[in-house]
Amino acid sequence: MTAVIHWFRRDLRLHDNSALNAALESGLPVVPVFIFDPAIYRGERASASRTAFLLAGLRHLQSELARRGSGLVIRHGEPVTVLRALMEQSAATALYFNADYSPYARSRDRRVAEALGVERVRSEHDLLMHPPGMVMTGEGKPLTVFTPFKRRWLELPKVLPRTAIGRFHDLGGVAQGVLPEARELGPVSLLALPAAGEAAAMARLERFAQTSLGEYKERRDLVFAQPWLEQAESTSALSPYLRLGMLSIRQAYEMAMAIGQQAEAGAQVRASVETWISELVWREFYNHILYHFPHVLTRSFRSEYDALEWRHAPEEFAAWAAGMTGYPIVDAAMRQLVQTGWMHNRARMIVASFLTKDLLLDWRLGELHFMRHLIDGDPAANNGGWQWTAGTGTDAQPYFRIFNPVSQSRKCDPDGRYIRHFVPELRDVPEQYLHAPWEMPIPPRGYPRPMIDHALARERTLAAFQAVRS
DNA sequence: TGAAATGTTGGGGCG
DNA sequence: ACGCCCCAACATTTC
Repeated sequence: MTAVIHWFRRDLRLHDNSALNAALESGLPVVPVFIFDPAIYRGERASASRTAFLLAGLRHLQSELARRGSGLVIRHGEPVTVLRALMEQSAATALYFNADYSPYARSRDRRVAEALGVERVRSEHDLLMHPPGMVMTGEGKPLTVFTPFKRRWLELPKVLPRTAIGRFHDLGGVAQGVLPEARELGPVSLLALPAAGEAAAMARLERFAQTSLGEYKERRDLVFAQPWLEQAESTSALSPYLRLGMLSIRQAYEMAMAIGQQAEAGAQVRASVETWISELVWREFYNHILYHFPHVLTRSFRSEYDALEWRHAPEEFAAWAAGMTGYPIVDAAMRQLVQTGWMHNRARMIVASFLTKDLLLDWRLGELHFMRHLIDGDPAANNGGWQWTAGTGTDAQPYFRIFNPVSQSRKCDPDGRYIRHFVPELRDVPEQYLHAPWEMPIPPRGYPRPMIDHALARERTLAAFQAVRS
């Protein structure tokens, strides 16, 4: 009796899974496998929070597989070694997986294919609507500016979600292995994780589509409006699910289009759907950028910005990371990151601007800190976002575009709900002072004074960038 | 997917 | 009634 293996990586779902579909359609029983690769979950960019969310997702996958009469094979170790042994034990004739485009994943998958024989390995596109190489200029070059990329992306024919019928292996002769406990993989300090798994992901998508997508364009910058605070959300909060493939990009796209095309959808709803789809395109854009320009992981996209003289100030970085800068909106967001493993996208821009433009500290420090805490931490999107804010990236914001933490706070957290929740020292500060408590006649005790004057910091950063440009 | 500085306009207070 | 000034509101330019 022969079989095929489906190797789950960041595609933890049974519905609309390209490689799993192909494996099921081979007609042979499918052996589902997940491998804990120490290079990932013990690496310096690992996050115990993200691993905890992964574990919860694997538990859900196990129960979904159990309903289909199968288990999930769990292994620990270097994938080449593990897979070689598993192919033999399960008498598998082929290995299926979905392509992953980060430099580490590509080199790992190349080694796997060489070790097992390329003819036995089937890699499918799944993570993105349009894989790298599919969105190019007329001359066949990568598009490095977002708007032309988006225009081309929108023109391409879209793929719809599809779930195959087939059967899983009963795993009779294969040892399944057990999931590790979260604490074995590192200290987890999160207050709570979002519900994991594809059912939870689909429930979140449906809720967002029904209640918030139609007002997305107008409300997306409201940082207090998020499920973590039990508020009607302004953004979808789907990033953790997309990160681990508990939801596919095709499912998200199809749902949004369905809302935009409803007969009763007005101009506001259609504009909101378009704006939200743009966010999905940003995710694709940065995955393509990382694929075509892998040097962005360690250096500026534009080499001229490698000459920037970032300051060295470990104690200032520590204050930022701990949420003790003295700017309430920055501190609320940084504390949310550590406590929940997630941060509103607008808040990410505010704190990233503060680190790179106010403190003039290297974006790589912030990028690593984010990777160590975000449950949605994705190398491509995280890197793209940081380089965008730092002004060193492909389609970066101009160097002179510097966020004012006070005006951003007034705009994105108008009544201070977000600040009061995450910075309890300021809970009793009146609304008029909440965004700039140092202006109070008697500033609140137990909360730091601003670690830097924004106006001075702005001038310093403009000068530093001018120096590099000339 | 900014913010600050600078320029322009027009209403209203006032002599 | 008129001119002058102030300044809010908006527009444009600059970083």
